Amino acid sequence: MTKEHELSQHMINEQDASSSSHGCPHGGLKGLLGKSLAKIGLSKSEKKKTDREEELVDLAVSILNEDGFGGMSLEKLAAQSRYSKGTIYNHFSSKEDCLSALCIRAVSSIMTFFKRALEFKGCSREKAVAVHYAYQLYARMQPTLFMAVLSSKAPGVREKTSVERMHLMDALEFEINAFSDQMFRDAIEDGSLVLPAHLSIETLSFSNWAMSFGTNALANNATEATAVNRLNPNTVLLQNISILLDGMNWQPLSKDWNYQETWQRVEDEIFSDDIQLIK
Amino acid sequence: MTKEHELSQHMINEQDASSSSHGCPHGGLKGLLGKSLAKIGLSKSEKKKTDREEELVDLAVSILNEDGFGGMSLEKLAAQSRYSKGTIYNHFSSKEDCLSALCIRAVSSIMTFFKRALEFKGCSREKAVAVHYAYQLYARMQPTLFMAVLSSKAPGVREKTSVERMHLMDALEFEINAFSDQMFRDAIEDGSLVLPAHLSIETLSFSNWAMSFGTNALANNATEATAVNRLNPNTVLLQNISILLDGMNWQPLSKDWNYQETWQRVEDEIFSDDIQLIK
DNA sequence: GGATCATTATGACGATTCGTCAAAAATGAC
DNA sequence: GTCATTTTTGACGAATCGTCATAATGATCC
Repeated sequence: MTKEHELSQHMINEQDASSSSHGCPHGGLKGLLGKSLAKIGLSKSEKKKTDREEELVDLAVSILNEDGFGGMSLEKLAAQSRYSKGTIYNHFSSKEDCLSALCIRAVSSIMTFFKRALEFKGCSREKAVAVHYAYQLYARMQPTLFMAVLSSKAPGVREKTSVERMHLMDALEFEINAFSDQMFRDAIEDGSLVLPAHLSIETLSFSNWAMSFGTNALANNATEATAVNRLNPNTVLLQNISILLDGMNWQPLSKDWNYQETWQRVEDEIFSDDIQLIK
Repeated sequence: MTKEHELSQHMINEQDASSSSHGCPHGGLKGLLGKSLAKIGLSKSEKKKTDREEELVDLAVSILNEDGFGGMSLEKLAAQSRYSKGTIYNHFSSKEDCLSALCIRAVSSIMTFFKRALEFKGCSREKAVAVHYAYQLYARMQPTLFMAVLSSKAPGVREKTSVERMHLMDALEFEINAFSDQMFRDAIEDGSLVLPAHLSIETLSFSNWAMSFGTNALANNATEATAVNRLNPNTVLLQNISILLDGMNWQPLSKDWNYQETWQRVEDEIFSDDIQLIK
């Protein structure tokens, strides 16, 4: 519990480079708007609306982290923001729509993490390990948002989400899929992975995703009685992934390479800043 | 203690008879109770309460399936049952407590499925495949309940769950873990699996669970845009599991054995009745 | 049977949230 | 400054939450 609180505190700060530009700009912007944006044209009010939407999502994230899933309400969001309920409902057609917005925020952040992970210098399987590290890191930094991605796909939520937001979500998901597929395509290209008989790239890509998701989801929800906490939470994902990638015969196999060291290097070389935040 | 045992037993048994025993029994029961239970002693009111709790969980399940997750309310449960709100709150201390009760029902059913699967005649890895089949079958038959198990572990839910129910849930989870571990212990015993270096039974057992959970969770929430529906939903779990178990070097490897056939045999020989129900 | 006490069931209640909408305020065009 | 359009507001009705005083039921003893 306390652990989670600590986490959520940091997360809000961490959330995005984009959100860091929040508190201040509104005063200054008003002055600028008349001059600079008038030239650009109609986008003045559009820009204003987008800014506010970000502000609201930021706030919603903090409410979600503090009051948990059921505690989030647009009523509360309105009360804590500078706007009234009507305005809130101008942005989010429903509570579920707002949840979807949070989900989009989450997936975007994950995508950013993934791209950073890909910059790790190493062989293709090491890069894959780096991406898993990124996924796990995000799951630890934003446990609630991480799970929100899943719940936002429940039928009840999807039905009440605005069509535009759904398109946006679908596009993001498509992007993540493409990213994952590409990892495997690269590995096949450089010869370290040979497509097993009867299996497609899509299958490998999905199994890879499923393992990572399942491990993180269960590890996040670990309780005293759970199987998870018999294990070392810091290494469990790497172990699971190693078994899986070995099963694909992705070279070098875990018996021939110290991926534990790779894991550590990813942490040190790519995500050291974020790790500091958690502690 | 005894109360808990009674409860879990009832749930497991009840699940099979399920909703078929619904409309009629209560008129008859009242007549019997006075005679048969008076002899047993004090348990009369206890029995009555347990029966009603089952009735209520049944009803809650049907509401959950119909109105989805957010649509479930104790208010609605009261309205649709023969009891008033106060009585409902006598059984469930909160909405979350009721959700936990549903979760317990779900896990009990899953455990029953697992035990049935274990009766499949085959080598140890085939039995593991059978258990995964059972898990996937349950996820397909009860998608909402399947996901409810996860959501019931969210901190916000756990906090509002009565302690007795939490104990019951923890015990069930422990049982499932033990079951899973035993599968791997058996495989090691019969020589088809050799514990890989640096890995424990717990690790293997958990990775196995994580893969199955992740695959089912993602497959259940599959949407048009998801990676999942590029794949065949009927075989995707088997494929994922095959890669993983190959990675453990669990004999016979998938290249040396037609597990697709095993999968089909499990369906035909163990779960043909349930498959009929789905169609 | 009837009186007394304990347990359980009931639904009214205040608080909170949902989503809507007519009226007020702000903005922009001329 | 005036008028038209857009945005913001908060009051509103409906639904749900969880509580609690009161009513109903049942057990026990005479």
